[in-house]
Amino acid sequence: MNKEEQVIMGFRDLFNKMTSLNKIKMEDSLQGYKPSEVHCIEYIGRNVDSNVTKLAESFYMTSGAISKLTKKLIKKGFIESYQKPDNKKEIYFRLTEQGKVIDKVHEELHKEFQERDKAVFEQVTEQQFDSMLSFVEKYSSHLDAEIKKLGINIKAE
Amino acid sequence: MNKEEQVIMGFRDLFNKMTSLNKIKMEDSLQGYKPSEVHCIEYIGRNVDSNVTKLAESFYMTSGAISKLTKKLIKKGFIESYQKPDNKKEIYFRLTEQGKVIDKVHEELHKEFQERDKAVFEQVTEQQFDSMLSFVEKYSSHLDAEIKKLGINIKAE
DNA sequence: GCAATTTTGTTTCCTTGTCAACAAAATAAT
DNA sequence: ATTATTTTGTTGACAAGGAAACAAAATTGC
Repeated sequence: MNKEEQVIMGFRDLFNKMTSLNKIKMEDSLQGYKPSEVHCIEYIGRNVDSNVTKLAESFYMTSGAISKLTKKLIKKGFIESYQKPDNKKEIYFRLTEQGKVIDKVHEELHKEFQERDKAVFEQVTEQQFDSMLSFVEKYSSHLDAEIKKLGINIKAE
Repeated sequence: MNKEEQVIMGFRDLFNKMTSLNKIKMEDSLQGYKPSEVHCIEYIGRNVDSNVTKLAESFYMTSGAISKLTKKLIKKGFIESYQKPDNKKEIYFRLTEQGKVIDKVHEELHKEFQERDKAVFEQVTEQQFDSMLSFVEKYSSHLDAEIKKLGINIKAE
């Protein structure tokens, strides 16, 4: 296995591991709240005028899935929808007071995770951070270009 | 947002992006074969004596899910199960000839992805590779330790 | 201004995965 | 040896997400 593969598979495995561990911790602290729900609440809390489309793009999920998820969150009273006077199509979301509480708890948990992993990051130098970040950025924009190409390809076929 | 978060979220977004792009390409080349199926075939092709338990651990999935997945792959004729003379409980999997074909096509596709992303990796120095790999390794074993702790915690409660 | 196209969101059907209960074999404890 | 525990795998009920068909509003093109 070459280094390219090692890096990719290494990070993939790392994230799978982290996700499954954090999920357990999360379900412990935020009992009854699913990771996807909390993730959605977090996004809406941080981005004004969130809507189904933006959430779907950000989460790499279909709008159908987000539509159902937000509907459930409204029913549970964590978010509420609103519209703008000049647009009768787009539907935006904001957190309710109850939603803000969840967001707060989640934020605390997030800090706890950072604290837990602090030791690992302390060993990383400034240069290493910057080189990883530049790698991610380059790779990400490379993929963006590929996705764009594909979009054109699809239409061409 | 601090650098820790930037790295984590950057990589997470990168992988989501890569996964969704590769999924589209994969469904194009390996029409009718789902990523999870191909992933499973790949693992069985690379690991002798694969069984439900090992697959579940490697994929961070439940054994129930793997049990159903492998059952489906057997039905489709891509893998077959076998047992060892001295153990009537464990069930192992190997690829059928048809499965090996899929594995081959997948491997080609994998190379195509590597070719596609070569430009990004060419800009990465040997030192950067090593520092990323050592980061992954440290983080991963740190999480392993945390998971182990949790196992003890669960039993203690 | 009006028809055609695009955007935005919802709903239905289907697949995939989790959870929990279970069975059977292997291993450990006594 | 035989009983208890653990390991391994399966199944059924259920929940989450994707795909496609759809509706309604917004935008574009003429």
